[in-house]
Amino acid sequence: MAVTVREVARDAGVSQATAARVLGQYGYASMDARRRVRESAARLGYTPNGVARALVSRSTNTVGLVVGDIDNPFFAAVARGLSDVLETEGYTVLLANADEDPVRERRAMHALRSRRVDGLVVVPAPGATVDAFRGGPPLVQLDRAVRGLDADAVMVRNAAGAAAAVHHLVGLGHTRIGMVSDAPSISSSAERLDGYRRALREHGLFDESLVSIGGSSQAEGHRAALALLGRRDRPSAIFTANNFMTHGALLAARELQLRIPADLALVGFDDLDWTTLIDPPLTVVSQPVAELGRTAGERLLARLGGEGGPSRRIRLETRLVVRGSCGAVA
Amino acid sequence: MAVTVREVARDAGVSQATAARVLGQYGYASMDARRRVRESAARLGYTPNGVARALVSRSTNTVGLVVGDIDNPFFAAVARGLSDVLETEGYTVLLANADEDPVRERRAMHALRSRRVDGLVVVPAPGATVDAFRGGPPLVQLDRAVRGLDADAVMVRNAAGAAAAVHHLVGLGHTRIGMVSDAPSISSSAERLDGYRRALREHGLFDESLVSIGGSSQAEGHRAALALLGRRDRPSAIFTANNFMTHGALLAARELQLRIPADLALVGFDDLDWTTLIDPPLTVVSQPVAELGRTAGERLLARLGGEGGPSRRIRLETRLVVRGSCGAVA
DNA sequence: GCTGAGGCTGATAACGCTATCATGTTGCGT
DNA sequence: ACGCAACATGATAGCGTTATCAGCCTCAGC
Repeated sequence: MAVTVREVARDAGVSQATAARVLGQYGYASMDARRRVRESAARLGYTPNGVARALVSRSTNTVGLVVGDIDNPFFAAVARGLSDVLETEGYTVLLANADEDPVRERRAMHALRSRRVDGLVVVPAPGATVDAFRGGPPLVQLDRAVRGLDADAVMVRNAAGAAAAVHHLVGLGHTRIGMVSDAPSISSSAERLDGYRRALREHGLFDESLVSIGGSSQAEGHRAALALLGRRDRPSAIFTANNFMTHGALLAARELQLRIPADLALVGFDDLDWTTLIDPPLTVVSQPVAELGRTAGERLLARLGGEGGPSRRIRLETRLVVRGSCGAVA
Repeated sequence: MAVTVREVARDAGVSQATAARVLGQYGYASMDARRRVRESAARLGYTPNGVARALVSRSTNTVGLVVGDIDNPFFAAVARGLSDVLETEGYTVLLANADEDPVRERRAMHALRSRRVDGLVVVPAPGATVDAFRGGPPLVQLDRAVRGLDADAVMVRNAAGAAAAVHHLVGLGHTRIGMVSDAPSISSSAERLDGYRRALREHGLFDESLVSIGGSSQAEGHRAALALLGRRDRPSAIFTANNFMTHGALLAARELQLRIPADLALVGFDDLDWTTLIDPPLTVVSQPVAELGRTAGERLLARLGGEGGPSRRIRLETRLVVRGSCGAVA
């Protein structure tokens, strides 16, 4: 593992410079030298030291990914899409969990930057501020955008997706539609909340008291859903803003013995493996998770390739997938 | 971002060596020099270049993780446990997906090794051979062990877990118990298969024709389950060997309109978020996924800390969680 | 006043690579 | 025979750290 160009050179009977030229494919080298160096390299099991190479080439071929928690299926899918795109270009992903905490996020950013990643893809933590991301390698924001941060961002049409969910429920005759939201300090949550509010206002059905705010965990979703559904005047339908909220709401509904969709219609945001496995299957606003990651990867590759110009915001489409939980289907 | 010790030194009016001593906390430096260097470093926003540091210190404070697919909740949980342990010690995780393919796994190993990770945690792909892992930094195998590879391994008691599932089903009166297994070229799958076989033999109930082998995907699990459950003489109960097989079997049962547990009792291996969300909730052999990752991290840290001695195999306990799908509970 | 021990500093050598430059060495045309 | 390309090769200068070493200054001790 510790075999260097110098050792290969000595073994092949040439100078370090010649061996380097052969292995690095540049400059001149006689056929004979080429053969001997290649042979020695193979026999000794030479593997170029990426660290040394990175030092001189000023590029580590590594990109950092900062997510809340890789154990969250949404982030896992995003990570997968991202690394698929990057790996084909020779990049490797350095992973960091920020636990939706700005402090841990800063630490993560520091760790990645000091390792001199060539680029960064970040799902900003709630409450993150611009200065945590300024000055560094090219950065792409994913799923959320930090206020005032001039960097590419890849997101879905959150407001439109939420509105689609609301319109669908209204179309089914619901007039009291609640929402279980994640913290509005997360831009995607704020947008979904906004889309929900606006859509209800269009129908003249908005009632702020039907909004329950949770945090980024299943337990929080559960708590927020219980608060909303435990009331006597509970809504007849709810829109849950992400998979934690959806999961929590399902647990709450079960505890309160609310039948879905008879007692409570439900539309969630973000599709998951198990949404077709439960009864009734969930109606959801599906977002292209893997593509979100892939697109972020492509955006980053473009910047790494030297693309200049103003920062871009890319919005991917969501899709309303109607199943049983909204009451539209038997 | 490109500020170096040299620049800090110039700014502070001292030599590079002195600035390095101050920032690196070694050797002598006058109070005055200390103050000036620290001040300059802060003002210029100096961040030590980890690449250069790694080159001389021969340690990147980075460990590689090779999994089949980070999008698989099992691997995601493992990754989370691992990075939790490693991050507190200042390590960062380089992630690589091998897609359960030995060729891609080799590529991943190469990418990680050339980046000079200090250690590796690997979930070996089916069909992986020793030579893919020999010679390199300390390595810990996770979930599976490669035949003939002398390296630490952290796994669960697969055979015992499978046997527990079987005994439970036998105890409920089942005499025809099938199994939907993943490829036996995966050691953990082979062990589960083995535990299943042995347990049934103990009861004199073993019938090889009730074993259906799939591959590492939900589609494969589905196919294998259909093959087994589509037969006229289908088993009255099945044991599914991992979450893909479980998911596939549930889909197959639904297609064949088999009620669970009335027509088909089911016990799966590995617990998941949604196992309590479906109806009936799933009875599973639960494995401590996050702890698997944490334990691997601790093992690796021990080796990185210089621990010698023969390679260790660590087996974590599984736990049979009885819910509704086996028919034991209403 | 001279010596030696600290305190403090700058110069300098790695780490393993990329890439250029100067120095040869051929072979060909004239 | 001479010159000039093109081919080959070794020496060498970084990249930004860590870490040692020699040298200088200051001051206590005799």
